[in-house]
Amino acid sequence: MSGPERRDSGDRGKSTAEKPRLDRQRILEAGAEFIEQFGPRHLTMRRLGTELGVEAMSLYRYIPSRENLLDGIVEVVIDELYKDPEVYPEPRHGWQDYLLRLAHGLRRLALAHPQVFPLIATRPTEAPWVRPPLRSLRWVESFLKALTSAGFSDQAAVDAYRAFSSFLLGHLLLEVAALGADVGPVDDVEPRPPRSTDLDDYPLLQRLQERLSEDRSEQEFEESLESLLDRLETLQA
Amino acid sequence: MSGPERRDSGDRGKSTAEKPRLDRQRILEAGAEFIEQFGPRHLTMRRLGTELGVEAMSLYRYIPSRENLLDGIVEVVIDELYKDPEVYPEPRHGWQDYLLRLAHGLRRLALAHPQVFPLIATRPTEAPWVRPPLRSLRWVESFLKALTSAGFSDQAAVDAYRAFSSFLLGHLLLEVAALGADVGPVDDVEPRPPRSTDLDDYPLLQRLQERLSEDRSEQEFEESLESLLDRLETLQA
DNA sequence: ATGCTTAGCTTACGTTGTAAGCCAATCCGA
DNA sequence: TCGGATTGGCTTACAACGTAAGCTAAGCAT
Repeated sequence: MSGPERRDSGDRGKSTAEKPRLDRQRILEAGAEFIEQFGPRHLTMRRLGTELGVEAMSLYRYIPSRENLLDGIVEVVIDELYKDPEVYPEPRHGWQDYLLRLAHGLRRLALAHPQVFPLIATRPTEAPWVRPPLRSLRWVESFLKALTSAGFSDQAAVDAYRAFSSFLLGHLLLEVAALGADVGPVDDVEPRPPRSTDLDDYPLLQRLQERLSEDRSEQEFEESLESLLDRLETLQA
Repeated sequence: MSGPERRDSGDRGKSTAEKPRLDRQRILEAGAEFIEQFGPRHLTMRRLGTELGVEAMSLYRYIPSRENLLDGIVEVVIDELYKDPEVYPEPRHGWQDYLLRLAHGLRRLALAHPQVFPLIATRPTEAPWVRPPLRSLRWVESFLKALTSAGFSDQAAVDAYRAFSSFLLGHLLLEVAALGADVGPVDDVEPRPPRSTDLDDYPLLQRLQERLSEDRSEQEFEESLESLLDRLETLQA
């Protein structure tokens, strides 16, 4: 601990100008990965630092605060929606097809990132009228364009956006929570011991416990989605 | 700061054996109130202590940890549902009436406690198959009983419970978030400056911004609820 | 050589949750 | 009446957190 050498500097030889080891994107990606592994509660600046082979304070050159870090992580993850080839940013086969693809894309996203999704769902958005989980301006614009140009009135398009948002939020949040994700973003929590609850006073729960534990997310999602689309149809011009 | 007097002890005279100043219930209620005022993020053991005129560590005689404190607060708040005279724990005028009352009761609860509701929505439940926001065993039992005795099959009742849960969760979470509640329980956040977003690239958002900012929660809630009940009707025997 | 910029490190501070132990007041059986 | 046990809140202490401030080595342009 006394020698003058600053770091063993990894690569041998001269020092092939290996550019900044850190940049915002790398940090955000590492953060997303970390959260996916350990849950948002365990993401601390120091731990993320060591994950990246760096001291905590080094992160602050690229990221102004932990809050901003979480925002960035959320952004990085939802941006994946653009890379999903099944989801078109513009409708191609009618608005129903567009909404179906969008919904399924978001569901894939949620299932691929169960620990990050609660953050997507619960972090403040960049404007009060932007609602999770479709929380990027680009997608909201895209959504509204799809509907209005399909004959929805302005009001109907807005209503549809809200109905769509709350449907997805409710369904996906519960679905990832059932996967055991830490759903409490600010204050999230450990998996929680199953606590062999005393069901003696609850005969129906006892009888239905097995059914209640079954996973029918897929069907439920499809059915609710279809029913929502049916309902939205009545809003059309 | 040297005198031997331990506390100015409030009340004059002897000290009318004013029993424990603290008890679990009192702490939980103070916690709920505190959160409603300042948001969950700002609830710390020390602050809650001073709020109660007591040192932080004193709380630990009644509450094992902060996590447990939050759980307790959630419990206290949802228990208010029992005090709502509009909501009957047993159906009285058919299952539709029961579900309507339940839904409206939960909505009133959410609107009365916008800062606590995100906790209700996102904190782990006591069994994996118990879903927020209807997260007490008693209510789940009551719900299932109402439906099965109205002719729903076991499976249909369970499906209904889930559909009902995700509907309420999505709607109410977005509604309280729009009220400016800290929706991030684990990591929640300051109100966030509206950030005068550049909408130059988003013509529709620009045109619809006013409509998007309008509050139509009431109607949306009613419409979605009705549509859900219509859908559930098809599940009946 | 000189000085500026870059990128990560060191140190330090105030705040957090909570473990451990202290101590006054009360209660209880003798 | 007493003297231990119990109760209920306090004090102290610690490790971990987010982050402000400043440092320093390396690379750059002059």
